[in-house]
Amino acid sequence: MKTHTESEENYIKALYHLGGEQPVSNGDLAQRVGAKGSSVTQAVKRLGQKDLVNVVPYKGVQLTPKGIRLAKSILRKHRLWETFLVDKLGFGWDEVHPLAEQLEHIQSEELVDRLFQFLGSPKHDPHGDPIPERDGQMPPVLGQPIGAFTAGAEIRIVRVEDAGSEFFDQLDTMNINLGNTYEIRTISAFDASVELGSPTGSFWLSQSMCANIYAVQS
Amino acid sequence: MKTHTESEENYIKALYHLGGEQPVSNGDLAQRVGAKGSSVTQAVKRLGQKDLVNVVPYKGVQLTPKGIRLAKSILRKHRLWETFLVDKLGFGWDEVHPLAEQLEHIQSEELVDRLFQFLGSPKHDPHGDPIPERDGQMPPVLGQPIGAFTAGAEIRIVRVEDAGSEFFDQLDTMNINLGNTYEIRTISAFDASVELGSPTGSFWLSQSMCANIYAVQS
DNA sequence: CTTTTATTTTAGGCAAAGCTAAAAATTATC
DNA sequence: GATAATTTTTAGCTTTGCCTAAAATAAAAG
Repeated sequence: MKTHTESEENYIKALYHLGGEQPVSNGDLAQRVGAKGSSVTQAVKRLGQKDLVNVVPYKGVQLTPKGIRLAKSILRKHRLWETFLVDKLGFGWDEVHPLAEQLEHIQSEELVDRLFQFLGSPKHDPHGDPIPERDGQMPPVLGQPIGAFTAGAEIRIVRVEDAGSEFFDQLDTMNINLGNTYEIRTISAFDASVELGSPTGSFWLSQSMCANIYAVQS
Repeated sequence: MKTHTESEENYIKALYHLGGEQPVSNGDLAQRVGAKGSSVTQAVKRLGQKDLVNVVPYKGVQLTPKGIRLAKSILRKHRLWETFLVDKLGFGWDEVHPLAEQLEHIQSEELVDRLFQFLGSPKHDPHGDPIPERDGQMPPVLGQPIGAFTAGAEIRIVRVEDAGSEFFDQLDTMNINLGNTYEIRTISAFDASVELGSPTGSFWLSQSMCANIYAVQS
């Protein structure tokens, strides 16, 4: 089992995030990792030599199966650590991302396995995103955007998009958390905002909020 | 709050380990960090520019107050992570060192504080070594070597030296753990080995084992 | 189907961090 | 106190990983 630098792992992660198994352009990758195009050209050349990506000059970069395996293992670590930080240490879900970006580079299969167990073999992280299994399998991506339901439906929040800290702040001030259940009261035909009802009252969610909150019928 | 590279932190840690506040020779430092002398000369020059050490060429390197603060904060993280790994994840005390060496470089005051709380504000790590406080204060270094007691004493194991994996294996096979209590039955005048007694029987410990096991009267 | 614009790659630099081999300084020995 | 042995530093090279500026290629516009 080879070991990789943090920079390499960051490129792999970015590639997986941007394109999954599909090719990604130099520019997009540069933007994502926060480097200049020329640095990216070099970096992906190195990754190519390690058989983690296929590079077609001027065309794009694509993860190899080996690269995809690595990407998933990093994502697994990232999401397990986020779960740890929220569930065990009491961090807010808006605070954990930068910390998990450091922790995801810790190298130890054993540690990951034990952490996974310690956390109760979770399938989803504190945002509701699926945690890749040990073997690379992905648990289902949960829920549909709130706007996709019809008035009268009973729903349970199961996932939120990472739409920036202001979004998370808004969730916090509105006291919206994973697991909360609501009734869909109204869906505005004018601006696609939604009225949610709970035992304690009702409130309106803007279209942009709704687009980043996912739920299932309950 | 500035941020340091892992390499820098490793040098600081090594300096603290070898000399504490006292100066350390280039050679000793090189040995400890596993680099050549020439690399060390460069490295300490960099550290000097950051005001973490004072360098007197050909004479030695010494931590500054700032360097000592950093060293203690790294040690604090190291020992807290070791505690986490043993207490929460069930690692053996012989396995945790290399992992903690990775985890100790994670940068976040908040994380350290929360981890500390989560672990129940421990004063000592799984080996019984003191965990530096937030403000740099050091809890007491516990116990005396087993050979320092007199026959008849009731003792409790409170600390073990990190004397390599074979030592830890031996502790494991003899089922010796922190917190265990014994009676000192005999101290050999011939080879300084010691006979310990417990409710379930008695056994002998070699002089070298004793030298690395620390206890208090109980 | 050229020309302009945008993207990507090359070329050349820089800093961190390691190395080896040679020079300089210190310490030990006679 | 002069010489030998050890330690430390300098000098010069390597790799990773980033940068800027210039050249090359691809895409868009006329």
